[in-house]
Order: sequence, then structure tokens, then C-alpha cells
Amino acid sequence: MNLSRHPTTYPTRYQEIAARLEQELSHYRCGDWLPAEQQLATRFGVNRHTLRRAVDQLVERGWVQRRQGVGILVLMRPFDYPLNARARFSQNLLDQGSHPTSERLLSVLRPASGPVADALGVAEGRDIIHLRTLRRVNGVALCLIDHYFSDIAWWPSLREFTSGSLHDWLEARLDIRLIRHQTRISARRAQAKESRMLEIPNQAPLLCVRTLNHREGAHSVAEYSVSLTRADMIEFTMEH
Amino acid sequence: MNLSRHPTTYPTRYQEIAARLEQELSHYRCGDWLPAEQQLATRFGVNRHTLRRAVDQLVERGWVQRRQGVGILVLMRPFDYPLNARARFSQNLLDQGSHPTSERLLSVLRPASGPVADALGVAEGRDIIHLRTLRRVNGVALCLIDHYFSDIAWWPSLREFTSGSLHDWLEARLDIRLIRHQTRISARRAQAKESRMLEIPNQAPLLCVRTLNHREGAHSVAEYSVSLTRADMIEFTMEH
DNA sequence: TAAAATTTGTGCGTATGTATT
DNA sequence: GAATACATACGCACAAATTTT
Repeated sequence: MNLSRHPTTYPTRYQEIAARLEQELSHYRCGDWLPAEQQLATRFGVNRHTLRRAVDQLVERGWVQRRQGVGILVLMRPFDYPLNARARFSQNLLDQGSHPTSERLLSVLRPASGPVADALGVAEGRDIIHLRTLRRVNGVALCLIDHYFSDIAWWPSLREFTSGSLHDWLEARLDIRLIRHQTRISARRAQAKESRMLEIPNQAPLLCVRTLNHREGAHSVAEYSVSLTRADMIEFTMEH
Repeated sequence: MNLSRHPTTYPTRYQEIAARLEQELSHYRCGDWLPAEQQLATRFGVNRHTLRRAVDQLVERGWVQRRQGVGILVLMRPFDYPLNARARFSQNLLDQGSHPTSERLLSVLRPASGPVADALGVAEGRDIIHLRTLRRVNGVALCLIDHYFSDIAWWPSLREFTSGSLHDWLEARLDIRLIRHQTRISARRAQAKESRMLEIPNQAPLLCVRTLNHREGAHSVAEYSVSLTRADMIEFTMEH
């Protein structure tokens, strides 16, 4: 078995096209759609498979994103550039749930799945409150948080939450102050759905922070939250 | 442009095959070759394109590697398996530098680079102590830490450190107790060198923890450390 | 509400080129 | 040189998702 490197080879057709498309990305803005695959294939005089392969490269590099039935979305923006140059936002690790600028994507009453039930300390299948919020900075999706609450008495109030700071809302409407009890931090690649919601390339690294929160004075878990944050944009900090 | 969620979809044929192949990887050892694409395609009753697409997934995940004219090389080690099944090790976020099982890879006196000098609060180019340690669990490389110390008076003692807990060593040999003052947590993909040292696929997600440590009572930074941990194996926890 | 059109996603069959054994 | 195996590319067809009519 020969482990030596392969000699350099001439670029294949799909690589040529990928390079060309990458150049031309500068003619687009974030949010623009590329011409349809068939159009591009015709223009380059190749089969659609070959064109798709070229686009695959751009997807891998994180420049564009596919949307079935819609088209190919251009992600690259001047905004992203400095980020990889270590110009990440810095965020206090303990601030989860108190972002002043998050919007609600989902709020439902639903049976607790296994992991959620475990975290909240309730029986699997019991109804719990599930909110999902998205935090944007300058219009860029940054952080997706799932909040799970065990006390469905909060539902009438929580269901009306639409945007702002969730923890401020709890304090203002229900006079409830939540205190962080446990934090778990991990990282992994974004899965397909997550990368769509956060508008990032598939497989991009995400920071995952899971927290257990109590009410002041109480010992049972009132909230379990799971946040997914673009790792290229955020760094968590903590002063001791 | 509609950013609403996509409905869940059923796995496609190639995804099914990818999942099946991933299961079966445990039947192989690192260095084994998979059966030829045509054989696998025949066995699954699909076209070779479809089979190739399934293998593409394994390549993306870093389990196998293609060699033109040779075959498909199995990279994965059996040990890696349970990890993706969410069986990550749990580690206290504040334990950096005190792993009882780390080994020294490097110990040198060298001029401080820009970022290190900034962190330690010394002039760029001034000599500092640089130690690099690797932590293994069951023989598997888990965590790579660069330690930078501003006080070169510690050098005669630190240069003799070879393995064990670095912070224990400092306390035993120099009667120095270090206290965490600031923690920064980020995540990114492994670069080529890092993936070699940690024996993981390139681009695999890493957790990066950077800390500033003081001596008890003192205010200046005595140690700056940067740890890189396999994100598929570790989850950090913190009780408040 | 429903159907049609558009666009990407998946899959098959085939042909040819390239690298290795 | 021959055999084997992966790499690239074309053409066609249909499925799935979305948007438009």
C-alpha cells in the first residue's frame, strides 16, 4: 500500500467551474440566489450533474446553501470575513436566555421527550412548555435556543412571548427569577436542519450550551435550555 | 424567501446505505479495505453512483478514505464508536492543567508571540516558558494544552516536568497555587497539524478553552493556557 | 383551494479516463 | 500488457419542495 502523495493533476472540468463560480460570487450579495442549475449547466456547456458537483464544492466551503425547490442561496458576505480572522463576538457564558434581541420561532405545549424529561426531572410524556428562540445580530442568525419549562402554569403567560429577553419577560410577567444551577458545554457539527435555521454551511462547528435553571430558593429544575451558537461568531467568556 | 422549517423527510436510499455501512465499520479494523464499490453496489442492489454517494458520507465524516486505483481505506478505530452515541466524557470546566494523566510533548524557553504576550501582559518578544502537554484516556489522545508562564524563574523546575498533573507539580515543587481568573471558550475545526497530534480527522470540531491564571493573592497573570479538546469526546460541565 | 411551473434532490445506465496491481 | 478499481462526465427520468398561477 503506497501512502505517498498523488502527483498534482490538472483541474477537472467541475473544478474549473467551481473556481469560476467562486470568483463570480463577488458579483452577488448575501441573500441573492444563483441562476438555476440547468441555466448554469447550459452556460458552461456541461451536464447538470457536473454543474452540481461544482456547486458542491462551494457548499463545502460554506459560500452557498442549497434549498430544494427554491435555489442556491449565496451566504458569503463581507460581514463574515473578519469573523474568521478571530474577530468573534464575546459573550458572557452565563447570559443564556437574557438576550435582549431574540425572537420566538416556536411556542408549544408538548409531551416531554426522554432527554428533556430527564433534565427537568419529570416523567417522560408529561406536558411541558417548549419555546424556541433565535437571536440575531445585525440581521445575522447567531444563536438558536430551545427552552423547556416544567411548570405548565406559566403557559398562559409564556405563550404570549414573541420577542425580547425571555428571562426579563418571566420576571416582569410572573415575578419569576431563574438561577443557573448547572452548565454543560459541548461542540459538534451542525446538522442539516440546524444549518438551515442558522443559515450556515452544513457541518459548520456549533457551540452547544445546556443549562439547568432553578427558581430562587427552590431546588427542582424549572427550566432546561439548549442553545446552539455559530462557533465562528461567538466566544464565551467567564470571569471568576 | 421562506425560512420556515422543513418537514422531516424519510431517509433516502443512499442515506440508508450510508447508515448501514457505518454500522458495519465495526467489523473492520483501521487499515482494512472495504469491498470494491461495484461489489457493494451489487450487494445493496443499487447503481454504483448511489453506492458512491453513500460512501461519500463516510468520507465526510472521516471514517474512511478513498484511494484511486486501490479502494476505500477504513480509518476509524473501534474506540471511536460509543463516542458518537453521546457517550462523551464529562469534565469539569475548571480542571484545566490538573489532569493526573497528561504527558509532556514540549518544554522550551522562548520569546512570547503577540497573542501570548498580550495574554500574559508582558512585552512581545520577552522570554517566557512554553509547555505543551497531551492528555490521553485509554491511550486515545483527547486534549492538547499549551501552557505559557511569564515567570522564567520557574524554568529550572518546570523543565523537569514530564508527566502527571502540571498544577500539582507546581504546588509540590514551587509551592505555587494557581487560581483561574478568566476563561474563554470557543470551538472551531481542527487544522492539519492539530488533527495529526490529536489523531482525528481533519476538520473535526474542537473545543478551545483559554484561561488566565493568577497566583493566590497576586493580580498579574502567571499562566496563560490554551487547550484543544476533541469535541466528540468531551463535554464540559459546571455547577454553580 | 387546486393545479401548474420551477427548481433542487435522487437514481439508473453508460462511457471513458486514470491509477494501481 | 492485462485486469481491477476508482474518477469524471453525459443523458435521462422521476421525486420532493417551493412558488406561482
